[in-house]
Amino acid sequence: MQPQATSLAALSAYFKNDYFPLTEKEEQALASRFTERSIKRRAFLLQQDEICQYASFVVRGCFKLYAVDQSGKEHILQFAVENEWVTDLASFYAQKPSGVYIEALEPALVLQIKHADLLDLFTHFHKFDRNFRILVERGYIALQNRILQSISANAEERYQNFLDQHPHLANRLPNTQIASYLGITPEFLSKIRKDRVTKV
Amino acid sequence: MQPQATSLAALSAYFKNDYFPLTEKEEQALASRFTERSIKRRAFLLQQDEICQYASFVVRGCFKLYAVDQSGKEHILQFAVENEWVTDLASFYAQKPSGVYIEALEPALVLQIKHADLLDLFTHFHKFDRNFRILVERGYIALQNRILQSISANAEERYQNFLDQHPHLANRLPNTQIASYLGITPEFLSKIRKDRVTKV
DNA sequence: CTGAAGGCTTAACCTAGTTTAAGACTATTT
DNA sequence: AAATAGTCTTAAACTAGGTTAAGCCTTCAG
Repeated sequence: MQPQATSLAALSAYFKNDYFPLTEKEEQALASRFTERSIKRRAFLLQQDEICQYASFVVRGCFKLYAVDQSGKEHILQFAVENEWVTDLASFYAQKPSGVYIEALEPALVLQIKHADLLDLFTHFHKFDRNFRILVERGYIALQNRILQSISANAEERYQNFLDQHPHLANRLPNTQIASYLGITPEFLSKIRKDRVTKV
Repeated sequence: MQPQATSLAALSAYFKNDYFPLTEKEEQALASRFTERSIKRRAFLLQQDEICQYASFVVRGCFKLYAVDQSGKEHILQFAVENEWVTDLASFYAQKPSGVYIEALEPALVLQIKHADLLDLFTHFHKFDRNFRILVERGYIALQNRILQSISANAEERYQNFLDQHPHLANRLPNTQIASYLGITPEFLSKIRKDRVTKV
């Protein structure tokens, strides 16, 4: 669907606030290449074994990106809310089948761009190469911190850290989803929460 | 030190094989901005609380990038061998104190570029913006796989996976270092290795 | 040649986190 | 309004992996 002006404004503002701001020409280039899509709760942006066709910018709502292991358990790698991107980079850039799911946790609205159109944008507008380099750099740094956490902190410390770094998400998401993100069972998260209360 | 021709040739070949190959002009731009440095075994490229001044390309040797937790334990986030980069991106890009160490596991030779010189390279030669975007994308994908592993696989599976993905490293590194990378104790790795032998 | 320092293994004991199961509570659907 | 499906908690039994400690091998500096 043709994107609404308000959605595009959100994307422009995003670049303006956090990256090299776009010229009018560059904004027009966005407008002609992004499409808008509204997603129902529990609908999928991507399912395992599909090729990730779109990079998606979240205008409204909330998504989880997760993998399912042999025993059928979900493992959440990333949440994405307003003004964040949610894409399986491995599948998107190589255009090969994905190993993950991207699912809406709330009714959502996204702006999407196809892989070929993004490459086209990179080719014609130097600034996008640069802005996306920085964007991925920041993602890389965030991931590295997450690995460090998962290796060196116990469950309670990881939970505390999650609360510190994503206070808004802690209220917005059910504990089952947070537990999956932290790599523990909901039952054990429940115990941690209980122990914290009686401790403090 | 002024880089040797052979080191620069390794860096050029690296871009040629895996990225958009460089023109002669771009290669010259590298030559004037990279410096060569040889590192003794157990010497540090970076220590905690220092600012990561250089992005380092490994010409020869092997490094570990690790963090130390409150109880003094090392947690290895990354190994880097020939034709790989080793840099604390968080510290390097933000030019703020690092939370990690980078230490040589073998006598090593690296090519280094300062943050300002790299930005300069990005500004004057579009191709570096692009090549480094792709480089970080690939690093991002590798990290995401690692997180997935650490969340959803048990120690034995992680070890098997390490052997599959880094067969050369498995012979090159002591098991203590591999254990630290896998997030387990050397004793437990020893047990896994024993169980695998008797199992097969 | 010798001693010190790593590195690898084994084994007994310990603990963080899982599993299973059950009950209460809250949303969503019909 | 009832039915259904998800959510949160508690608790007992269990398991993956950690800790401590000891013994043996190799390497390398003096």
